[in-house]
Amino acid sequence: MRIGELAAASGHPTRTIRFYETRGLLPEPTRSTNGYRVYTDADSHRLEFIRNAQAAGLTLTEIASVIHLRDDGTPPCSHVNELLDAKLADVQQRLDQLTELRSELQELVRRGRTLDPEDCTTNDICHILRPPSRD
Amino acid sequence: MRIGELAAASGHPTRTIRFYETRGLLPEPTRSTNGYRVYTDADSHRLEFIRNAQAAGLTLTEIASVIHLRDDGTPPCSHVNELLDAKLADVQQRLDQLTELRSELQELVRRGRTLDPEDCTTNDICHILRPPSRD
DNA sequence: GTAAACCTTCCATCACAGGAGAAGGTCAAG
DNA sequence: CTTGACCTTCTCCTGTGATGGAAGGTTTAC
Repeated sequence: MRIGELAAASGHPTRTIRFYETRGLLPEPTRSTNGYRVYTDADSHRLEFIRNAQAAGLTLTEIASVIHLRDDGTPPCSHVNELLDAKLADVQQRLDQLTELRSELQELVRRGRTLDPEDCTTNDICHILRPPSRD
Repeated sequence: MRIGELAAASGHPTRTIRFYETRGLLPEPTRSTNGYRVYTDADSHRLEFIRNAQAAGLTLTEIASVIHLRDDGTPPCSHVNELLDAKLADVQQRLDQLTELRSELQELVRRGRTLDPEDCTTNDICHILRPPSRD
């Protein structure tokens, strides 16, 4: 299978496939006599795995660490569990931050509806934006 | 007021102040005879405004657009309201996405606790990670 | 008179996941 | 024999908000 076919089969652009190779996510493929990359179904599986892992919010670096364990003969499950735990904590923290930001924004939007632009002075730049209220 | 004093007064590093100037967030200051930047209280107010706007999640580019309106003599309030509305919608969308990602991660973490690493085969890379379940 | 603390400009770098374009080699069909 | 679809490597660019360093000029304190 050449890179174009793998691209069509996996839905990843050829550029991305080469990029993954440089990042250690795909092994260096064998080459045909003319230097073209030659792929197998294993590469197709890898690309699918990478997509699943990305959907779980893992970065390419983290995915590479999982793949490298597997390539070293170690089942990466416990490492994957750690990554997922950490990622979940991370997502929860971002959720908390975003929730707080949403409250802040809602307050500012309310504020913007009540204030009169006539009262907005030069020195303020705009009187709607104020320091965040810490509740 | 020189840049170091403005930095101390505002809490922004001098580098950041110069950076803001290049981004059009601060006007080009007057210069003393030796070429040093000379600032006034208005610049101090601007930096405070910028901090407030950043706390509301506005990007520097968006903040610049507000400041430029003000500099053109237009009260930027309605523009600020639009920005806040858009930002709120944006935050809400990210919240939704993150909430979905959290569910997905929770499911994967559960899955990881039930699966046996012994059953994790090479072809899968790791059998914990699967396509997202679309509920 | 010298050292510390300032100031100036310009250029490079970080994470993140690729995208864009150049310049050229290869292969099948018409 | 040429056109078009592939393929190769190379280097730079994107957005975000700064931050770091180099190389040099100035001012203040002692």
